[in-house]
Amino acid sequence: MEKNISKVYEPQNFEKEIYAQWEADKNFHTTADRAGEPYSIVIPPPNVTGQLHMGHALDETLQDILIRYHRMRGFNTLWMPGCDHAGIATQAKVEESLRGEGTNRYELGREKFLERVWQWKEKYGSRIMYQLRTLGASCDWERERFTMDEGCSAAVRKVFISLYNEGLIYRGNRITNWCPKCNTALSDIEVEHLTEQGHLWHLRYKFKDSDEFVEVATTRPETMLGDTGVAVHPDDERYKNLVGRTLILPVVNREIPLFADEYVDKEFGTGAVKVTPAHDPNDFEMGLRHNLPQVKVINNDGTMADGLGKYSGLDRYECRKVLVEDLKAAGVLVSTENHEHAVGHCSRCGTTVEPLVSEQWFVKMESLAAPAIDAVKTGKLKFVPERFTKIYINWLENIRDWCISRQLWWGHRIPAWYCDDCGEMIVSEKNISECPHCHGKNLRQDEDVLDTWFSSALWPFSTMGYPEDTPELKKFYPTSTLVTGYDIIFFWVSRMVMMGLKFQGDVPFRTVFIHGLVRDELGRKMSKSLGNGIDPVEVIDKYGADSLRFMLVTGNTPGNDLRFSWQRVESARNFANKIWNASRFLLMNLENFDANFKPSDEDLTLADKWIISRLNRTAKGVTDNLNKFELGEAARLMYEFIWSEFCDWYIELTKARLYGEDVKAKSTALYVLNDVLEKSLRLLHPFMPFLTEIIRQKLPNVEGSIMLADWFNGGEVDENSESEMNLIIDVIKVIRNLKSEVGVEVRKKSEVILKVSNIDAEKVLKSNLIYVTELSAAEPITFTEEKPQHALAGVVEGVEIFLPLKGLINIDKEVARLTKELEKLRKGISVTENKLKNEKFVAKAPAEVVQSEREKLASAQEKISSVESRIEQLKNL
RNA sequence: GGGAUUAUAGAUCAGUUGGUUAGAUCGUUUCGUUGACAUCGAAAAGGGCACAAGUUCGAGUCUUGUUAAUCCCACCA
Repeated sequence: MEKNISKVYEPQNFEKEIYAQWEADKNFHTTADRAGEPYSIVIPPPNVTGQLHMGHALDETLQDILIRYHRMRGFNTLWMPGCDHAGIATQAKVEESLRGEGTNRYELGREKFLERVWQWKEKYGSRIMYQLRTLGASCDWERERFTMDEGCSAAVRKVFISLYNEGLIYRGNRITNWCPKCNTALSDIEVEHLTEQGHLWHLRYKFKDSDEFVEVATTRPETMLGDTGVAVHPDDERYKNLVGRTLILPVVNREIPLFADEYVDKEFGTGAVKVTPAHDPNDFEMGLRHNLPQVKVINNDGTMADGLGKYSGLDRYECRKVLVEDLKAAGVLVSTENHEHAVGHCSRCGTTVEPLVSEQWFVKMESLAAPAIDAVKTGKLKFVPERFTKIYINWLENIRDWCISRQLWWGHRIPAWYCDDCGEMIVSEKNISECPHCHGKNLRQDEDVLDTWFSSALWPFSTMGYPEDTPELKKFYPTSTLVTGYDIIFFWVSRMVMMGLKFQGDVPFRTVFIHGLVRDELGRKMSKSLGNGIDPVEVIDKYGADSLRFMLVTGNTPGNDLRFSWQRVESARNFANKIWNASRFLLMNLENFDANFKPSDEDLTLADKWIISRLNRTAKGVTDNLNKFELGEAARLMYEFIWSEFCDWYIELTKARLYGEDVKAKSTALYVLNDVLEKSLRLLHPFMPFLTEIIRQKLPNVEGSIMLADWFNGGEVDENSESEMNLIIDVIKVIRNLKSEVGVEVRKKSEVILKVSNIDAEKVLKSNLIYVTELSAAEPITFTEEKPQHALAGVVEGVEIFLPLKGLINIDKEVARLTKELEKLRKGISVTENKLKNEKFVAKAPAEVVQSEREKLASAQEKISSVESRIEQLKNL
């Protein structure tokens, strides 16, 4: 490989190549056979519906950071990749494409249709996996799984059968949420409740045997066709005497009872509720309690049922319009008022959900939820950030049975058969062709498939070989961390926990690391309908995967949403470019470097010791933050260290040695430059894998991929060198500052006079004067006991700095400038002064805090008096 | 109806366990291009952390309340 690198950072030129290198050696990704403590993550399987979106990019980046970090630390890492078959979503996509061809799934038939979906899956599944590689995801590609592959399907069957045999799965004719457009049942959490402006229609239902009537209020007048009763509260005085009498349902002229039920709210509407057991969940319950018939008046496709005269066949909303007119004309409708209420919509297509009675399969949740609650309460499972614990527990504590059957074709078919000969239902793990009861051959398998989330719930162990007892399960279950968005805590996280506990006897993961949504630049959710989605692949093409990753991880805290920003992508790219060029600088200077050279401690200069100490401190901070899942903070520390310390200061500080004649000094500088850069690359690798890999491979004495290099935990911090170097840096800054304030170019050589009042400071300065000269063009530098008169003045702790600039000094202006400076200093210490004046503070605050405040005050006071005396001096000129 | 989150420079956001003069990025102003980098360097202006009360020697950080925005949950027709 070439030793030098191009002048411009162009990630497009090497990211693909680097990934190919990694993939060629499978050990880079698959470290599952390594020794060491296991660390595993299962990917939240992206839907095979299409392509990776920005949310995936975030999710995958966070996982890759954790995996790469742990891999470097020597963990036995496993990152399980794969896709989800995504029942409704994928089926809808394929149906859409069929529509484009002028056909539909019914014309094709089930078998042919499924073939089409599998073709789709092959195409898009591999595309998604390709996109993951583009992002740099170091998944274990040999283990890639799919929720409908053989193993996962076997797991689904096994789990279904055991839950069924235990009585936790049952089939029932119950009211469920139905989407007329998707033409399938939905679970409760697939229904989104949106507040809508509607009406409350007041209707009069006449008694059978008198001209009296009861007034009911409804938001859905069309359902009155299916009314089989009217309910009032048992304690409602208005109706007490009327309960038990018979009413005549208008339009249909059906006799229906007026009855009492606790459910009714006396305060709402008229206190009397029309009851439609077939089309309202509450009415359904009341219907069961009072033995009311269920009259289905709305079909599965949202049209009105047969037998309703002119209303039959109308769409439910069309019917509403017509019926309201008719009721008005008949004098049944007495009033209409505006009414705001929550209406359920299909989370997939947005259609208003219709509660319908149908035969569906359910999972009894209560006994499954209890251990899942317990796992969190006892700390077996932790959420990061913690606040999601409450949301999770609250949901589980109020859980309702889970409707798992879907009237779709794409998915795991329910393993139940109906015998047309004897009428028995057989639930079986293996496919059957003969009825075990009557030996009849007329068996029909249940047409329905399972909710997608049923198989997703098993993902952490189905991907590891369940129902077989595999080494993977032993080693990697429970997985270490689950990384996912807060939007699927109910859909996925909680169900995995329940199933994991049930079928593996342990939680599926120790920690759930929750992140937020990626929003667009205006803070809106990225969505297809808004067309504001940004394709991560586009960002990668333009700026490189490292930049995208860095942008996604910085400025973001666990659990919070984050805004996509091109500016921040650019700033990440600039950072990458900075590293690139710093490396290029080193490589250029490294040409005649003796790779075997190793400096002794005495060879190290103050700058060397300083940067090594800063690196050690940074490494510790990065490691701590990664362990706490504060990935953004860890990335920020690297950004600051590399840019503001290594590049801005250290590289500049080495230049005198690099361009000088002293070979040993030069070698020492190169050695430290190289060492610090190499360690920094390792620390940065989880965040920017490509850049760090390609650069590190060009450094001397480096073997193998950075992926498998040891993590750098950081060494000793050298407080002394840090504070000494800080003094130098402060002096340089003051000189630059003074020059800048009078409009003198920083690089223009100027005389500088130092008056040092502190003997240690003097020592430090005198032995490191070269740095000041180099970085502030201060030449010559002289030391003095007397303050020079015609000079700008500045001060740092223990040192007064004078910049004699003939002709450029305007005494009045300088006095004004210093006065301003003085005010600033005074303002700065007033807080400290007050603190120390406060007896309680001195008495109660920790001694070290008091001590540091005292030191702060002393040093500030020293600065103040030096500025004061300078002002006096100038005034007396 | 219940719950959560957010409110910090012109914009977008960090600020972990309460303790130096509250930070970054972008933008703005001034200066600077012959040797790592204009995808750059030097310098500067700009906020006192939504509001109020409280706890504390000390609060952006903890407590309570208020306001605003966003989101989740919820079977009042």
